[in-house]
Parts: sequence; C-alpha cells; structure tokens
Amino acid sequence: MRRRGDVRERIVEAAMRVFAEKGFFNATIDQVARVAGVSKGLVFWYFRSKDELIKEVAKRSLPLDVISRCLCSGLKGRQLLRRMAEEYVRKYSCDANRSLLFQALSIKSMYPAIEKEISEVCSTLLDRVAEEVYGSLDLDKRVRVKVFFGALLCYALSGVEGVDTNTYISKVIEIVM
Amino acid sequence: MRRRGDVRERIVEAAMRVFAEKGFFNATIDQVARVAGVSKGLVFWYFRSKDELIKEVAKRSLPLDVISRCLCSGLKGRQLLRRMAEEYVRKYSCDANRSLLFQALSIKSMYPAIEKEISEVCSTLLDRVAEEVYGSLDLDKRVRVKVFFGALLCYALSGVEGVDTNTYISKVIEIVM
Amino acid sequence: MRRRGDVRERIVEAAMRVFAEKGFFNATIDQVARVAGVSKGLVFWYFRSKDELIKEVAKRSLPLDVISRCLCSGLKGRQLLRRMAEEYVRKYSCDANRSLLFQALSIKSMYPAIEKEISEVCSTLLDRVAEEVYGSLDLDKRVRVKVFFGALLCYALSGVEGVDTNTYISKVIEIVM
Amino acid sequence: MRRRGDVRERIVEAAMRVFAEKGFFNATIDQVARVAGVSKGLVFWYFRSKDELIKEVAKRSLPLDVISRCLCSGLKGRQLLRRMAEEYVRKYSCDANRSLLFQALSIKSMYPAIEKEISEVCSTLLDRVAEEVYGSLDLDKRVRVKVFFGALLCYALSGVEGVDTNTYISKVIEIVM
DNA sequence: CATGAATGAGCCTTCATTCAT
DNA sequence: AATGAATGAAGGCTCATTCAT
Repeated sequence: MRRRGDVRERIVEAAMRVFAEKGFFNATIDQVARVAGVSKGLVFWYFRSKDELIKEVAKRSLPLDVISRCLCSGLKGRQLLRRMAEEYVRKYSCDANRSLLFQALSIKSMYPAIEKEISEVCSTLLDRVAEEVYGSLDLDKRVRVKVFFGALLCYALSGVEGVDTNTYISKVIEIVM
Repeated sequence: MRRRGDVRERIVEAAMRVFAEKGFFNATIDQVARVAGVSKGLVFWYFRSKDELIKEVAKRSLPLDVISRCLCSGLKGRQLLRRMAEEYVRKYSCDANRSLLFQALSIKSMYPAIEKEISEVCSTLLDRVAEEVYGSLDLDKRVRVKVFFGALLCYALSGVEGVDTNTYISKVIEIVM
Repeated sequence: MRRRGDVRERIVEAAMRVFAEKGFFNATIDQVARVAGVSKGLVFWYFRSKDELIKEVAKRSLPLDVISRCLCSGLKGRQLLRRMAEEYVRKYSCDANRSLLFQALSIKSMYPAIEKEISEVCSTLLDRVAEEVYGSLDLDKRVRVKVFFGALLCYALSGVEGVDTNTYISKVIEIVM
Repeated sequence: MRRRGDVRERIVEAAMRVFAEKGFFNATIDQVARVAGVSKGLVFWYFRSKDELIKEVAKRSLPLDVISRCLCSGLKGRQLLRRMAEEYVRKYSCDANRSLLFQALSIKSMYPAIEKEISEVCSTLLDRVAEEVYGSLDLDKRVRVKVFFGALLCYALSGVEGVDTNTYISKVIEIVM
C-alpha cells in the first residue's frame, strides 16, 4: 500500500532519471509521468510547475547533502577530507548524477534558489570545512579547501586516465594538506 | 560592405549573448536573429539547425582555446601554469562566458561532439600540460594538473570570498607545484 | 454531452471538407481545427501528425466502402453491377468526394498504406466482383470488370456532356455484360 | 553549346522527375534546381512562380499530346483505337508519368488552366475520337469512347494481374467496338 | 543570363498547464 | 488524489520569392 509522500518521491526519482538523460529543458512532464507510472496531471498536483520539479531535482543533485553529512560525522582533519571525497565520489559515480550535477550548476543564473544553494556550498560550508579540517579559516586554508573541491568536481567531469579513484583521493589529500 | 563570414560571425556572437542569458534551450532563434540584426531564416542558412548553433557556441565556451594557445607559447613550468591561470580567469571573468562554460559541460552527454571536445581537454591536452610543466607525465604529475584545472573550474563557479584573483592564482600554483 | 470518438469524427469530417477544397498539402491543420471547432492542439491528440490525418481521409475517399458493401448485398450479375454503379455515382456526385478521390489516387506512391488500399480494390475486390457478376474470373471477365470501374472513374472525372447518369450507367452495363 | 530553350527544358524535365517522386507540393524549387543543375534563382527566371512550373508539368502529364497526335495520323476505326491505346500505354508505362497523371487530375479544381485542359480532353477531343472511330457522335458512341479512356486510365492506375498489355488492349477494343 | 545570400510569412508540432469528471 | 482530454502559446524550421552582384 502506498504511503503518503511515496508518490511524490516516485515522481522525483523518475524526474532525475529523465532529466539526466534528456536534460532539464528537453525532457517533458509526459516522459517523467510515464516513467513514474502516474498521470501527467498528478505531477502538477505535487509540483505547481515544471520549474518546481527542476528546482527539486537540481537541489538534490548538488553535493550539499554529502558535505553536511560529513560535517556532522565529528571527523577532523585528514579523516574528514577522506570521508568527504569518498562520499562525493560515491554519489557521482553514477552517470545520471554526474549529468545532473553539471546541469544544476549551469542553471545557477536562472534559478535564484539554486544560486543560493550553490553559494551556500561554496562559502558557508566551505568555511566550516576549513575549520574542521585545518582548525583555521585563514586565506591559505580556504584556498586549499577550494582546491580540494575543485579537484573533486573536475574528477566528476571525467576521471583521470589510468588512475583509480582511491589513488586519486589519496594524492589529492596529500596535495592540499 | 559585409565580408563573407562576417554574418556568420555576427550570428554566433549574438547567440553567445542570448544563450548565456536565457540558456541554450530557453533561448529562441528569434531572439538570436534579432540581436544579430538578421532575419530568422538567415540563421538557418548558416546553421542547419538550432543544435548546430548550440554546438558551435558550446565549443567556443570551453577553455580549449586558452590551453592550446598557452601550450604554444613556449613557456615551461611555473610560468606556463601562471599564464594559463591568467588567461583562463580572463576568459571567464565575464558572466556570459562563465554561464556558457557550465552549460557546455552540462550538455556533454547529449552532444557527442561536445563530449569529444571535453575529453580532448581532459586527457590529451592535460598530458601535454603535465609534460611542459613538470617535464614528466607520471601519475603524480597528471593528478597535479587535474587538481590545477579543478581549482580554476571551481573558481569560475564562484570566486573565494575575500580573496582576489592574483592571490588565488599564486596560492594554487604554490599548492600544485 | 460529447460521446467518446465524437470529437475524432468531427475532426475527420472537417478535414475532408478542408482538404477537398484546398488540397491535402495546401490545407493547414489550423483550418481543419477551426472548421471542426476544436483547438489545433487537439487535432494532434487524435492524429499523431498531419500525415496520419491525410491517410485517414484518403482511405475514406476511395470506393472501397462502396464496393465492399455491394458485395455483401447478395446481389448477382447485372443487378450487382447496377447497384455498384449507383452507389459509386452517389458517393462521387459531390464535388468534395470527387476531389478527394483523385487526390487519394495521386498520393499512392508516397503513402504505402494508401497504395495497399488501392491495390486491394484493384485486385482482390475486383476478382470477387468478377465472380459475383459473371460467375467466373477468367481473363476476359476480369478485364470487363476493370473496364467497368474505369468507366466509373472516368465518369467521376467529368461526366459525359448531354448524358444523364442513369443512361450512362445502363449503357456501360450493356457494354461490359 | 547550350541552345536557347535548352535550359528551360532541362528545368522542366528535372521538375517532372522531382514532382513525380515528392509530389507537386512537397517538392521544392531547390530540389528541382539541384537536379537540373542550375541555381534556384534561374528557375524563377524561366518560370514566374512555382505554380507556373506546376502547371507546365501538369499539362505535359495529361494524355492530350497522345490523343492529338493519333487524331492527326489519319487512322480510322479500330486502327485508331489501337494506336491510341498503344501510345497511351507507352507514355504511362513509366512510374513517373503515372504519378504525374494522377497528380494533374487531382489539382483540377485548384488550377483553372488544368481544368480547361482536362475538359478539352474529356469533351472536344473525345467527340473527335468518336467521329473518327465510329463515324458518328451519337450518345452511344460517345459513351463507348468514354469507356475506352476509362479503361486506359484504370489500367494506368494499376495493371490487371496476369494480363499483359497487348492482350488488355485487344480485349478493351473488342468490348467497346 | 546566372548566382546565392537574404527575407519573412506561415506551418507543423510540442508541451506546460488547466479542469471537468 | 487521480486521470487525460483540451487548450493555446510559442518555437523550430521550411521555402517561395526577391535582389544585389
């Protein structure tokens, strides 16, 4: 028996699959509904508009959840970096999420809500990471955290030929510590 | 008097402006034509379809030109890195180009031609950079180059609060050298 | 209250009127929708494309229905021929249906489905007519049936000056019997 | 060296090929020009508009030339019928001409010039044929001529299975004489 | 005569969104 | 909650036609 919220979740998951493949703007609500196994009208019952659905999917596609979770783990220093890198890479090891991540970044200027989410990751959270990892948030440390996330982003874009994930993570941590 | 190729160029430039603001898929050919000061039909005389225009714009939005040009400069080591960072930051100092860069990355999976272009940057060119900068392309060096470009990409996404560009570049070079 | 299938039928009838006047390819879906009293979008809800609508109209414009119906009447010989001629002439006594008949014949080579329908009339049904009328389908009889339908087709193209329909039908039957 | 009128002729022939395959209204002047090996602009030098070209092609596609020529041959009676049938069948033995014939008939109501041409064949010429063949144009004979041409038209639409052309012609003549 | 860039009207088609049931 | 018929606003694209060269 379907629990409340179950249908909404099915729609979002269908949207993630469809959006990943076709792109936010080429995908249609029809396709999402078909994949979710519901009618087109029902999508609009749960989401006022296609834009709402896009925003929901875009938010989930950012690494905000990964970073927050790791920050709550109580880990510090090198261990925290490693945990973050691992979870980040796990999330974006799937093609769909990789596609969605870059799509989410690309609509930053068109969706203020997404812009806010991204700047949250890029400034507030980044500062907290600097503090937890280096115990300081002076300029040098903040740049190092930035470089760390840049390395992860770039890895998500396309791995490094001949380098496996664990090796890459270790190397990156070594470089920025 | 209009020279040959002039019109095509005007169309591409108009497209870059419009696409940057509205997004590849929300922008219309009408808008591009209006900005370029030509008729809608003429856009289709020079580009078989909107997709062709998108691909042209997307290619120009990648940093391939920056990297190639710097590789031809004859610079080595730290100097090459600095030159690259400077030109990269210059190109993406404008909002429009930043928007286009992430849009180009986001359509990777939908446009094989763009995927090819991106993997060109991410593997072939990256190797040449490793060689020119470190005089070697062993695993460690290639990871360092990757981290370097990741830092630039992440900086394009959103600078670092309270850190000016030159300082950032210097810090990054210091970290990856 | 509109019954199901009612709207679809209204669209087809509107299409027949519009297509007859303007031609399959010069008529627009806009015009069809306006005559049918529905929105343009709804036409595409019932017919995937303009081509689908053209095929539906073209099929109805062929004399297949007339011939099949007469074959089921149980009539034989001269009586069957007369009944066919009468129904044929009745169907194509209206300008619109005459126009549509020749349009349908003219798109034979472009629409395989129409080609099939036409060859159905021209071979299978023609054989059955030969059998019911002459009690035989040897070469001579099949040619006579062909001549009979040719006479009807040619009459639909333009009657014979100074000859009324009944006289024409009687004469033709006399000739081919 | 190209003689005057040569280019015009090349264009018409190209148009016949293209129109036969794509249809008058789906074919484009571009395609015609390409097949004719001339520029699009030149087509408009020889024909004021696409409609002019359609009319020229449609006229040539009717059997008017066949009938006129045979009427000038001096033949009478059965011989005249046979000659007509042979030339008619020769002209429409090619797919392209068959397609064009029915297209020409189908645009009758939209092109007064074509309507005139068709009614010329269907009344004036038909009367002359009746006279030359039967030496009389009373009602019975005119119907017979109509039936004769109907038989040819229907044969052009789709031959008779298992019946070769000469046999068909002979049978038809036998029936209408 | 000949070319092909340029125009612009218009058409097919898509799709987000609404709403009666 | 759920459905899907119905709407209408665009948008991509085609193509006849013109015209400077």
